[in-house]
Amino acid sequence: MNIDFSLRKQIALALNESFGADITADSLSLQPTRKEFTGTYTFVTFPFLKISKMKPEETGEIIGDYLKSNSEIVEDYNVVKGFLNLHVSDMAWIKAFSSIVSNDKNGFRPSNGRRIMVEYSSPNTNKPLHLGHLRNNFLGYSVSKIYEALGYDIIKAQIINDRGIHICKSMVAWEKYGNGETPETSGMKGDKLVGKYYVAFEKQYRQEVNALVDSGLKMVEAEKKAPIMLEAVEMLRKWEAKEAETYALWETMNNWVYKGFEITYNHMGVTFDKLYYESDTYLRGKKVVQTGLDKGVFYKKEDGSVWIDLSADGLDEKLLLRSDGTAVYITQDIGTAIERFTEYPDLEKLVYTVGNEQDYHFKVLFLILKKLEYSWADGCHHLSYGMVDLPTGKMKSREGTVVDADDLMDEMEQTALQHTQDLGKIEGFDEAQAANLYRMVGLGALKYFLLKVDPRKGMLFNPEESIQFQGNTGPFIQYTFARISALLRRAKETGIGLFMSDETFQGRLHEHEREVIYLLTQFESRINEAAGEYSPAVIAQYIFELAKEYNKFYQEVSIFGEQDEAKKRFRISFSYAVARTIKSGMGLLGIEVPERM
RNA sequence: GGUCCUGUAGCUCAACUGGAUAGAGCAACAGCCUUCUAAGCUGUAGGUUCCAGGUUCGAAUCCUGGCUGGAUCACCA
Repeated sequence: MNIDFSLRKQIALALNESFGADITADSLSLQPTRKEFTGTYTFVTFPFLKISKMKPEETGEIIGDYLKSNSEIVEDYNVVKGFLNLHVSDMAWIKAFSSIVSNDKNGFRPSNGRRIMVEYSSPNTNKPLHLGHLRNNFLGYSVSKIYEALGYDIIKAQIINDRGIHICKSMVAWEKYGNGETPETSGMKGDKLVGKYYVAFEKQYRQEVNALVDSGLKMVEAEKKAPIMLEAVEMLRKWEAKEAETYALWETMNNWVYKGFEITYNHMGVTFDKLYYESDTYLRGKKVVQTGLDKGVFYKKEDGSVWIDLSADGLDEKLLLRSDGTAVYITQDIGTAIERFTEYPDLEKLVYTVGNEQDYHFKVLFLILKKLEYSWADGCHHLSYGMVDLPTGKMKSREGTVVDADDLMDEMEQTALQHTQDLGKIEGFDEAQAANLYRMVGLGALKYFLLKVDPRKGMLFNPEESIQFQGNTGPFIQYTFARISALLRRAKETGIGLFMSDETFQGRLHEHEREVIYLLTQFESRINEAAGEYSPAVIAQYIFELAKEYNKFYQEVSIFGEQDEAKKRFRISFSYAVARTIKSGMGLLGIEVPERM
């Protein structure tokens, strides 16, 4: 039974019968009653005064009376001005609870056969993953899980920027200074090794640029003329010409990076269903340019370059094809979007998880697709997220202020280890179990920290103090789960059975029990909301509320000390439902929960 | 300069999409472990929701104009 919906239906009936209105349940909304008033749900009557032609108080009374005498759900009500506060009966709560606890898939919908592609990560192959990638990956992965919960079939995709000047820089530096170093000979992770040469390139490049500037060249000139840069550009030219030696080196170094990335992704707990490589796609999209010209959407300048004028839409003119006939980034993106919808004709949405620095780019991209009259253009969505900054400002690879993903995850686990040992909580754990716990807790803290904030907002990461283990944190929620797990183990040992859906017991529900059941009934709609906003933060917030409310119950109400057997069984089942919801909710964030901690 | 995003307690964030006296966590202070895991719970203190107008029964939320911080506007990716 869905309390929320039943109530809205009955309120609609009340409005229609009492005031001759013509209102559907879907058009009504209920909100939780504020703490300082009694009740669970509040119906705001202000908007309906025109229909009732009465004062707010009278309108509330009439609806309240109607509900009290016609609804099994409403036990009582009170009216404060235009607010009708409804008190739900314990019986209704227990009924709602029973239907939740008996459904192990509560909150999740069965497959709907519809398909969505979520793209995330999109790394460059010239350096290791960093904190920004963590936010990106956790967001993309979580949004995938959230849509999966709604029944969608998800393709998790990664586009790997494996070609271009950046990787050529690493290649040049490796050739010059590498002495044949490999991940095997150096013992370094492949991505770290390639990153090392990227840094080496930049260092040498800066020196050369400075020297040229000192000798009188302008900065812009110097940046183009530095000898090592000329080598990188030449390397790129050779690569595009598929010159064998260069191509082989490129493949070798990229493969080192992929092996490194694989380790990092495994550690992060993210996976992909589909890999796209820029080296396969970078020439795509040129064909579309002709289509656009034919349709009159694009136009050609005298020098042969192709543009689109978006000034009527408040944007600028955008280049699509250089005068030498080569494609630019957006052309490539148009091409790959078309390709993906061709490959998966039933694709309903294509979600790009990319930082907000590319807001403009995606706005232009989607607008162009629309102007080209692709019916699926409206299904494209930019999941834009704010940058993660450090107390010292922006992360800059050149200045070495980048927080490395591997290092950060390791540090988090170290901190988890420290906390656990300080608290003396791992009696009876063997080494592997302990290590697994540190991993869960450390990563849980990190993921929760990055996901609990509205994606759109930029965030500050202070390595010293940002990640806590108390309060609104991953470990707090994991701890709540572990506590409940302990209860359930004990219940099993002592042979306490589960509460049956047709059971009742003497006495009233505890207020925290009502509050928690209320939250349990909200799970599905919160998943919906999270999906609609592409915001795992909605889920994070929800689980936190649930865990917090349950902890209040746990603190105040005894379970095994309860004399009434039916009530004891209820509380065990109740705790089970909370644990299950925590587990599946955290699963939507990509966070695991331990049975003991 | 144009466009977009952002601004809420000392700090990090909420506020169910326009609803009641704006809520949590951290930090501070005061309490609660012979009883189910104290990574917990309770309480105190902390606010001109950046500013000024407007819209209406009602605004942190919507509109206008400023201000702060950020992003972006390349024949870069």
